[in-house]
Amino acid sequence: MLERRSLIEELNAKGVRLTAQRRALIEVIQEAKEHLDAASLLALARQREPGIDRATVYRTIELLKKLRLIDELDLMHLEGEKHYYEVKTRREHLHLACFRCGRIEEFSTALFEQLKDEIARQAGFAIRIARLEVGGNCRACAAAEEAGANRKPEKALAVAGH
Amino acid sequence: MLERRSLIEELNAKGVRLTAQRRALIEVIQEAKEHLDAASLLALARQREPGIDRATVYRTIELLKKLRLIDELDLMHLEGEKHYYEVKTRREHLHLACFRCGRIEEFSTALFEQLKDEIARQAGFAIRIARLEVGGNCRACAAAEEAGANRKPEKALAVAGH
DNA sequence: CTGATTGCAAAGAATTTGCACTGCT
DNA sequence: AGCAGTGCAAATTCTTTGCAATCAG
Repeated sequence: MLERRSLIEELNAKGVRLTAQRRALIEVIQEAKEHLDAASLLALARQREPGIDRATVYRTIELLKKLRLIDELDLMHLEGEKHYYEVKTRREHLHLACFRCGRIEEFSTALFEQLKDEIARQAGFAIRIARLEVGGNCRACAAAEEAGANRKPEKALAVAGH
Repeated sequence: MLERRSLIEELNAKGVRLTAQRRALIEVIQEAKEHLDAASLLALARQREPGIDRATVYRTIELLKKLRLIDELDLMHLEGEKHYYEVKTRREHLHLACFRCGRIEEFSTALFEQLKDEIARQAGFAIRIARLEVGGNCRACAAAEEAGANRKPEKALAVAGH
């Protein structure tokens, strides 16, 4: 399921009207090095297309989701309840969110595909989106926690937050 | 993860203060037949404890999440952006949300455990929460869609093309 | 041309917070 | 008795919507 074509070409092919605003947003999302939320998307798009409004950002996100060109992520809601977006081109992967340092790690494995196959086969479910998000402590933070754990009094409620 | 004890006992054991409000909320969440969001939780809890406020609902949800007694779900945000909650007692399972009929199906498989093991091992990630949510068409709706061609309104989609 | 798309401003949904009071343990 | 827990109302955060103006095809 690889998409060689850029999102712009993809949209053209689907006969979607291309405005300057959409072009700006698409470029931003395509060139992004990290996962962007709607506000960041807006800020970056404004550098290219100053007048662009947040309503347009949300409407465009909706459009791209429906066309299945981008995926929406929660990333364990490490901060607030916003959503993050990524182009659907890279190899299918899942996200590991560290509650301690906040870093997002991507992870790929054939098991994920196998799991989806099993769901489709056993439940007869036609999967359109499968989102697996994991929260916990990354390798470094797990080690750090381990070290500090000996000194810390056990606090049932010390948590996840950030 | 075996929890034979009720949430109430669990909380007592952890030395958490038990108020009438918490008791009401816990009973509601424990007896729920379907996944409840904060608003439903509030409505149901009020039947037992009329004065209860929504702030208390959210604070209690937060508490139970931190104690790892409940899980928070998005259920593909089939309607709005609210969250749903379920007690962590049942066998670990994932959720299949049908975009067409809105039904939520639960699914269990050893592959999910294997996948988590692989993540823990290969990435050295200490998993605290692993949430897998799937969206698509359930067996019945997939069949119906197949038969009825494309004349059905969908719950979350349907774009361009025509 | 003409309907799809936009900006704007305002509304909406879901959740959180500050503060004084209440009630568990 | 003391302090965690609560209700209330207001605030915040994120997202959506109505409508008139604009622009792509």
